Formats: sequence, structure tokens, C-alpha cells
Amino acid sequence: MSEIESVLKKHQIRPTAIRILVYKFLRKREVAVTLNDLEADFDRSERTTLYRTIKTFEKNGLVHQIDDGTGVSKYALDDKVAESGQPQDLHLHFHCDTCQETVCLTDHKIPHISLPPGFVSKDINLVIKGICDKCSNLE
Amino acid sequence: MSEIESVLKKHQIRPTAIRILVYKFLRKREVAVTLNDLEADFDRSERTTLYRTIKTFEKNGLVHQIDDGTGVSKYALDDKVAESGQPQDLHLHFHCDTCQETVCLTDHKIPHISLPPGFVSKDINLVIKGICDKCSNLE
DNA sequence: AAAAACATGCAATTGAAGTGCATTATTCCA
DNA sequence: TGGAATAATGCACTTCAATTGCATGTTTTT
Ligand SMILES: [Mn+2]
Ligand SMILES: [Mn+2]
Ligand SMILES: [Zn+2]
Ligand SMILES: [Zn+2]
Repeated sequence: MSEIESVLKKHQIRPTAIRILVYKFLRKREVAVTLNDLEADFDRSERTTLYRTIKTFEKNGLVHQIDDGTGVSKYALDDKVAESGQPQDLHLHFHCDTCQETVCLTDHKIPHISLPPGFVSKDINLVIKGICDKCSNLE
Repeated sequence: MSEIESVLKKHQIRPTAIRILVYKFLRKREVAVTLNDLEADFDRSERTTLYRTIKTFEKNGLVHQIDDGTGVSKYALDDKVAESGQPQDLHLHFHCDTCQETVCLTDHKIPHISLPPGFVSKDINLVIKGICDKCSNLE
């Protein structure tokens, strides 16, 4: 059994052909991925299947969904934890206005934010928009 | 000329009947508003007109659009600056999982966040989800 | 008053997300 | 091993917010 298959199994995901391919695709790309990105790369497969694949991955803690404000959902591997099974830490996301890519800055934890009395924080979404390292080097 | 009319004119917005009503509605509500909220309150008017009204307000700096992750856009008055004409400061938004309302926390500036080398920040969206003050008081 | 500019109403389109259901593949177990 | 049970896939269809095209109505300008 391949390493990928065992990662999927560790997350209670049956390693079908498409799932293995989607997982490989997510690994290969270092940026967050849309359903359209997947569809473009998998002529052979059906949009709905890819959709349900990624949702299965999400439900089982293998990827997390990213809302970067562009209106389309993106997904990225919880790579640091793909093996361990721990849930991915909260981190910030960066969306580049130039190349339109969104990346996880997993090493940048979200600072503590004080709220007015009575407000209880359960979850935080922090997205920074600007120019990414690749694009700023080209200026 | 009413005070409202002069606020609209200060933002180069012609004070039509609907625009005045929409502006009043935004003032009355202390939370961010969706297009559906507007439509529900304005039986007499057309969705498209309300949409274009709010977009005009936004373009002219009278309201700002809020993406709280629910999938539907919300809008709130740049009230602090409605008179001054200054652009609204960056601030965080709070979305209550209980009452589903979203509020601007205009007094809570977004802390400085350090980025890896090469990344340039132009804009920040920070949304905190949890329980708002009204809902936490009811527990 | 006529022309130009702008606002409004209604119909239609777009695009992402999600669901229903039939078909195919895999697993489970007698 | 041979099904029955369970899960995955494919295709059609729906939903919903956002947005646009165009005709009509209104206001402003000259
Ligand atoms: Mn991430
Ligand atoms: Mn706000
Ligand atoms: Zn970039
Ligand atoms: Zn609440």
C-alpha cells in the first residue's frame, strides 16, 4: 500500500482512484485550490465527484476550506497534520491581488484580539490581501 | 433641505426618494444589512434598484461592503465619516452564530501583523465568529 | 421646451454551490 | 465464492446571490 493510501485511510477515507489523484494534486500545488482548478486538471472526472471528494476530505480533516473573499471557496491540505491526525491550527491566509493565488501562512498564528464585554470568540477568519512574495520580486 | 439630503449630496449622490429611505433604513439598523433585508422592508421597491442604490452608496464611500463568510454580502454605513467625507478606517467585524447578525466593531482596530519577506499587505479582512453581547446575556 | 443625463423596473443571465437519483464499484459476510 | 449491503461516481437538475441589458420614467441642464 502506498504512503498516500495510508494517509487517506488514517483519515477514514477510502482510497479510490480519483481521491488519490485529488490528493496528489493538492500536494503538488503549494497554493489553495478551487473546484475549477481541480476540474481543469481532471478532464476525465466529473465536477460533482470532485466536489464531493473535496468535501469528504474536509469533513475528515484532511483539508480546510478557505474563504478569501473572492467569492469562490478554496481548499488546502492540512499538510502539517496529514499524518498526525491533529486538527490544523488556526492561521492566516494571504490573497495576492496580482496572481490571484491564495496561500496559507501556517506559521503565522492569529494574534489575540480583545473584544467588547459580552462578545465571545469561537472562530476567526483573517485574510490579508496584497502582493505575494513571487509577484513582488518581479516589480 | 433635510440633513439626510445634505449627507447624500456631500457624497455626490442625488437624493431620490428610494435613496433617502435606504439611507434611513441603514441608520435605523445598528447591524450590517443584506440586500434581502432591504427587500423585505421595501415592498414597494425593486430588488435591482435597491442593489444599485447600495452599490452607489458603496462607490461613493457612504457604506462599506462586509464579507462575513456567510456567503451573502452585507453593508453598513460608514457612519463615523458620513459627514466628514473621510474614508472609513479598517476595523474588524463580528458575526454571531446565534442571531446571525454581523456588526462593525469600529473601535477595534486590526493589530499589526507581520508577514514573511516579500509579502506586501494592502488590505485586511478580519471576521470573528462567536456569540454577540446580546445573545451571551441570554444564556 | 428639448436634449442630455440619470434613476428605476422588469426580464434575463451568470456562476458557484448543492441535491436527487440511477448506475457502478467495493466491501462484507453467509 | 456469491450475493447483499454499502459506498462512490456520473449526470441532470435546482437554488440562490449577484449582476447585466434594455425599455421606460424622472431630473437636470441648456
Ligand atoms: Mn490555510
Ligand atoms: Mn464595518
Ligand atoms: Zn502573487
Ligand atoms: Zn447574537
